[in-house]
Amino acid sequence: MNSATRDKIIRTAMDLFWVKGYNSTSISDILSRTQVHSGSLYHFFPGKQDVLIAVLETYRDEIDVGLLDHAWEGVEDPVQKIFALLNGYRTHLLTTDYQYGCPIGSLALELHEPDPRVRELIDRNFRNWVDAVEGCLVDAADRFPRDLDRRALAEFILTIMEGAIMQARTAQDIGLFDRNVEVLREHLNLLMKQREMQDS
Amino acid sequence: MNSATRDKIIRTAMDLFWVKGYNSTSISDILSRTQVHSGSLYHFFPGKQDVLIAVLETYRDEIDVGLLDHAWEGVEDPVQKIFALLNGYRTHLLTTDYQYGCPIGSLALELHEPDPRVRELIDRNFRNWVDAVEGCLVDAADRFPRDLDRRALAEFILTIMEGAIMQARTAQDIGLFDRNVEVLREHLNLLMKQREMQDS
DNA sequence: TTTTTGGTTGAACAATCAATCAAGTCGGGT
DNA sequence: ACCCGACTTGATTGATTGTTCAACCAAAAA
Repeated sequence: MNSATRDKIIRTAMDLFWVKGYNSTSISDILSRTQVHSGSLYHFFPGKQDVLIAVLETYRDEIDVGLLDHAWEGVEDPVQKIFALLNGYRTHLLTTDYQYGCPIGSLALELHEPDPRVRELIDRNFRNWVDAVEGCLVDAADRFPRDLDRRALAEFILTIMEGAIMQARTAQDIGLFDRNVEVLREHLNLLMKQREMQDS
Repeated sequence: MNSATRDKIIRTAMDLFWVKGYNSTSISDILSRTQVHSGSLYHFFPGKQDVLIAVLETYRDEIDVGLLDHAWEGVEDPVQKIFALLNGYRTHLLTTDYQYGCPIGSLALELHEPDPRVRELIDRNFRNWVDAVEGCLVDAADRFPRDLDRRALAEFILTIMEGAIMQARTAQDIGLFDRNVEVLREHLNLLMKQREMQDS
């Protein structure tokens, strides 16, 4: 089932879907970038949508090595891990002149009537991301209010990331990203103060 | 410059771009829905992108009558106005089976390399929305900390709206929207408590 | 050696896309 | 009556889209 060609197609599609979006990426875009011919592509994938599915499956399977490990390198504190993760997206925005946002979020809003398999894969990718952040919150449970809804807060942090990217990219102004993160930081500070009051 | 035909095209395009997105909406989609012929459309608009520009200009010019007036009907309290606005999007999600999210946000993430005029119009729409929320925060200034960055908080609330819609639509679960709003509500409550401490 | 399997090549296809344009309609102004 | 400009009609264009397919290749299996 695996092959170098198949993998090359997926890697290229990951990048093209990220920068140009799904609809604006044509099969011939993928073919010319990979130096693969159409017959080969259709030997591995029944159609364009199946390339998208393979891309989303790759994101799903590689969230650790492709995202978290890199963002959390040298960061131990679970709360700082959250901001390190956000900072990874910030760096992407800056180093690519606001071209690379969140690949999953872009697809989520671009595909309006997605195939159920596609919708579920996007959802799965979101949930994996939320799981990771929720893990950080669990690790820092002793610093937050005892009755905190950690799941809801983790979903909230995904929201901040997506919304901050959307606004910073549209305005082409990293200040929008930074201010969003700053408000989140203030919220977490308030929660931690609450816990201190509980403890005393 | 105005005409019934031109207006019919814009209204139809607003709806189609909202539901299907820009790239997935073809000129012939617009033509068949409006019963207008291609020559007429191209008499008013140099190209497809100019239809998009007219749509974004309409959103920009009609934010009051098209959005705020309706959402704030019978709501006086400025803080409640914020949640009434969010609740409008929630209702849209529910009554359209998660088909209608935020028309501007969808376009913002779908168009990856937009024409500068398009990018600026999307930005202008976001800023108008933020202005409206910032106005609420100004009206409720006596309930929030004196040194609150109201602009940043208004941008933050736009982020919540966009991210909550994105997640709820993807999961097809209104709980994601509600939990996001609930965390925001908790944050505003904490801020208001801060102010009470300042006053006492 | 022959067959099979997994993969490649690249021309070709039908459909759809945004856009064009010459011809026509119609009402108001002169 | 005449013209003019605004608008409409709808066939047509050329480019691009996703997809198909028969021929081809190489290496392993029989």
